[in-house]
Amino acid sequence: MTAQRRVVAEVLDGDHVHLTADEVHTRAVAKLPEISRATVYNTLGELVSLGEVLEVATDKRAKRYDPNAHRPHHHLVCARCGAIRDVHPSGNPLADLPDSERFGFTVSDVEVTYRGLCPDCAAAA
Amino acid sequence: MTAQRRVVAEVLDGDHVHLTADEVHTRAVAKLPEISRATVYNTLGELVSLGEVLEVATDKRAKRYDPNAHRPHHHLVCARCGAIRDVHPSGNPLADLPDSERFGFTVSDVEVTYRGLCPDCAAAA
DNA sequence: GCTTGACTTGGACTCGATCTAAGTGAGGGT
DNA sequence: ACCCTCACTTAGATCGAGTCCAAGTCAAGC
Repeated sequence: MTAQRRVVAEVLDGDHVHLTADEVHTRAVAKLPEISRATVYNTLGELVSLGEVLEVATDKRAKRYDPNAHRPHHHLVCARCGAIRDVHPSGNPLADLPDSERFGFTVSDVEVTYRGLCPDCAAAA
Repeated sequence: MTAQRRVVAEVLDGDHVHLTADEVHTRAVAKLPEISRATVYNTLGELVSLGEVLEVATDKRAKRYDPNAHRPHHHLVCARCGAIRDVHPSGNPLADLPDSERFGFTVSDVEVTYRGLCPDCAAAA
């Protein structure tokens, strides 16, 4: 546990936090000016393989990192401004995939992304 | 409708077709050697805005283009080899998101990606 | 036969992400 | 104490996907 890793972990703390690697780097630099982008990427990669942080790809631009890895959840994304909220749908979408639609796959996981407009963007439209 | 656009449309034809822009370009070149990458991107972009083709981002690498735009469907992806199948879950995942989990958003769309192992990769594992 | 305008081309460029080679520093062994 | 080692970090190069732009092409209309 080095100072750099602690800083990255600190930046990724809280609910509904979904920062890009670059945003993580910017905030980490504020706390530890000499930290490099490569280290941020390395550390994020380790946190992901440790299962402490999830990668989410809600837009096709930069990946985002979600510290809320311990409670399964899905994402609600504003199509206009990109705001992201964690959501917990009722029911289990995995159960909605009938055997006839599994093509022999061993299905182990499901990702759901809801898209729409956040209240602010809906008001502006 | 130019020769270039016809070629791109021809390449994107069939079920369970999910090519990257680069694969589309490679196949288009086989039919029309002088077609440029920019034109492939332009044409794919137009097909997407016309609603004839869907962009899917099942991995965080290149976008893929799915000509099966007219019947709503979701995707089943092999975590090991990247194979993609179109699937049609029972039920409507949109209905599974209670109002209390919508945070005032106007939710209009939902994307579901199932992940697992395809029969071949499961056998190899 | 010219002009116009839409389409195409190729190359430069952007951006996110990864890789590499060199630098740093804390422990461990002697 | 001293040095060795090895993991970690750094800066910058590189990569890959995608976009941009200036110049080129070509067909339709005047």
